[in-house]
Amino acid sequence: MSSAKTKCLDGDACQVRVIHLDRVERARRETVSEKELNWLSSIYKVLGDPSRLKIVMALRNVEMCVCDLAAFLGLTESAISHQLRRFKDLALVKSRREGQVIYYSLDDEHVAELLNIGLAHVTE
Amino acid sequence: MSSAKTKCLDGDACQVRVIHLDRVERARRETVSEKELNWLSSIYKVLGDPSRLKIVMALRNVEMCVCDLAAFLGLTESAISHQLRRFKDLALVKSRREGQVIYYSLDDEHVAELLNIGLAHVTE
DNA sequence: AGCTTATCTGAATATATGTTCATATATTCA
DNA sequence: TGAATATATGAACATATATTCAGATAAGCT
Repeated sequence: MSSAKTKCLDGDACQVRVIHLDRVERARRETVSEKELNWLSSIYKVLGDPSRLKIVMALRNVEMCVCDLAAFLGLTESAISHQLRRFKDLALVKSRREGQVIYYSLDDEHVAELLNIGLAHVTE
Repeated sequence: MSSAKTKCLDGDACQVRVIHLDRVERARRETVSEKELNWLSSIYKVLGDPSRLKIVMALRNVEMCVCDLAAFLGLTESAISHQLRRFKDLALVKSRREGQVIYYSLDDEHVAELLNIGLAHVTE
């Protein structure tokens, strides 16, 4: 309803088509910063892989070491280690050394929430 | 504590190292099916891209058409259309035709929840 | 019917990503 | 100290993916 005709947007060459300028401007006003957007998407992304999802799902209940996870997933210990590093880089998983063994566990309440909602989605 | 020594797991050649057999078996008992795991990870994955995340964030508030979103994101309308199809394939976004214009909006309560938790994470 | 607008589709491409292999580091035990 | 165990790291490769371009549909307007 806002604008019946196609309009232009403030741009370099003004070649962008817009139908609802008000909605675009509202979206621009209400959007989070580019930085937050990238961070947030990287959190979803790290959960968006079957292997990694299986890892955090397991860590939801017990802390586990690399070779346990490797046995559980049926993957190389190296592969697990690589993936665990991605989680640690995002501060979603923490580690605890006990002799030669390093135990991994969840380090973020939000992640657990995200997983719970996902599970609710899957199990209807 | 469960087992001090490295053990083998029931496998083809029994070459898998395991430290905590009980934890691995528990994880196997409590894991969701491979099918559900793939589906769930594909939902996280589709949110795990800055452009797509920006799209659904915008759709959280208003329904928008392709060219609005293209103007908002600064991307080609084709690119937006491609991404919207991914959302539709997962039934996370629905569309409504009104003449030539097709309006897109969220079609899944769980996704909105996932986004809210993500935002809570970002905004502390 | 033609013309314009809005969206979709498929091919192409450059880039990102998951896993493996070989090797390095760190800790324990003899 | 040296051997064995647990994990980490870097290179390499095969696959996946996001975007663009060119062309195809589909609806409204004259």
